[in-house]
Amino acid sequence: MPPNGSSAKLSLEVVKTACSNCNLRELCLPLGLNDQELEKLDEMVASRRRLKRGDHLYHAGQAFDSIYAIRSGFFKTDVLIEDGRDQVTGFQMAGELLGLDGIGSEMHTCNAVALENSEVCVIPFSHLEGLSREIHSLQHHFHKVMSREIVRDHGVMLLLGTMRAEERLATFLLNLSQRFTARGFSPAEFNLRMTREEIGSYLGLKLETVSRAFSRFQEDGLAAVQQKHIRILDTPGLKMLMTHQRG
Amino acid sequence: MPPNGSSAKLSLEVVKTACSNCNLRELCLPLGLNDQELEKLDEMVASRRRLKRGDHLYHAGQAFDSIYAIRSGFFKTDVLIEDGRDQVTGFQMAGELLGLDGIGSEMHTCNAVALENSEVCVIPFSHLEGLSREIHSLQHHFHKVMSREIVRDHGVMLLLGTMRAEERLATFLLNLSQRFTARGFSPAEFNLRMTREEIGSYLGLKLETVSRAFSRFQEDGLAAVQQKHIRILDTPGLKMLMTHQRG
DNA sequence: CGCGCTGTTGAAACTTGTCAAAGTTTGTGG
DNA sequence: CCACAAACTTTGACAAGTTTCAACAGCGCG
Repeated sequence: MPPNGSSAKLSLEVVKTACSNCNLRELCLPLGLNDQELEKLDEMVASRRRLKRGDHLYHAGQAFDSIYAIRSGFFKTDVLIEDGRDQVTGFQMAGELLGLDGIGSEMHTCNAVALENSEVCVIPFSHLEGLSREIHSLQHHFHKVMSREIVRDHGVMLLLGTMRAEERLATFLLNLSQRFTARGFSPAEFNLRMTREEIGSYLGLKLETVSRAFSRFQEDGLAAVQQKHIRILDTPGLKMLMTHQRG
Repeated sequence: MPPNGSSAKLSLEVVKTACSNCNLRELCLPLGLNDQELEKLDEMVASRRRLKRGDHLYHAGQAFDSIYAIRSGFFKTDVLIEDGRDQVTGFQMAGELLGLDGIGSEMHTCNAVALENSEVCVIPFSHLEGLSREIHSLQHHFHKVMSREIVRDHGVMLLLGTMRAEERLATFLLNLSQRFTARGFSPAEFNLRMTREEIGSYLGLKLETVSRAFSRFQEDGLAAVQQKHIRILDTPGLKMLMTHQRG
């Protein structure tokens, strides 16, 4: 069903995967565009790229020229520095954009890795800027997306700066749940695509601490945890934990 | 369209404070614009606003319609949540932009507070988007500024997620030093505008821990610390501390 | 079907937080 | 201009939370 490099029924494939037909358009760049504008956007999306689990979409240091919209799959981004430190800066799912970090220095500043087989739309950044000058709503929406990324990062800082291990993990699970819900999946039951170590890196914790926090949730009846399979049993309980008054 | 509300020597004031004459233009939005473009930018800057120490430039929750360029002074931004948690998300100085957080939700998502008497240029965001569609280099530069903010936030996540107290503080001091240098001030000697508690909030530490880390730097000959006055004595030493191999 | 990666659990060590007290600076009003 | 109060900073002792180290269990891939 999905597109690939094959030859024949090409136009059909194009239609199938164009923004105008993409079921993610309400989550992605096309949001708020009319039909005519959508057509222009379709032209802008230069190509698509498939990645297998473990593949890098881009590496830190690599020249920047495109941003990517996730069609399907799941990614992590991380920064790695010489001394061995490694911080996962985010997990991204369908409809979200990757590569915004590269605009500032014309070079990617983090690594983007597929955590499962995935497909992305390649959006040459100069095209996006060009089209932004024509389509006001695209321009504005793109600015909103960047701004929200900044706000999201502030939320992570709040988490890393002020929360304890279990509060962090509760926040993380609720955030995932909310994003799965927005994509039509179950709010309560899902499979984690990342390891305990990756969760820990994102949350500023060691993998053992993450594991212990999961066990604690299980004991307390907040969630059923079986390796990567999570079932949230008590959303209000997790919310209370997340916003726990300190002191 | 003219800047401040006063009447008489108005044009003189305009010249005095216009972007085209501002000595921060290489640090601020005007970067890379030619004279003609600069003139248009001058028109865009609707007004200026002076703030006394402790004044809020904006509050979380307040409607967003402008971003702000700092002409002089020093600010902090922070997010505050119901349960009492409070995270300083950044310290901003002359030439830097404030308010980018508000674009996404058309509402400010953090508080911006002047840490000393300050002055900002008010840039109505719709004007900026309009002018961005005319002036490519302004558009591109603005995108770079937003992207760099994202990259900066990733750096803070790395700090909060992986570094110990002294490493965090060393990173903080070196960052300040570098930014003061870019503004023509001494790289080695400066006054902190923020309290230990604010530094701690930014670095995810308690004020006592910050104070102890400063004392440690003093003992180790890395810096001379007298309350808010800092003199960096051993930059390489701080850098080594910052990038300390763990284990 | 076993080897390796991932996850769980325990005990000890370490870092940072908490609480408390005292010292210092700053700002204000007399 | 001094005195006093408030805000900020420093330091110590102890407690709490997280990491470290280690051992073992489970799942999945080749």
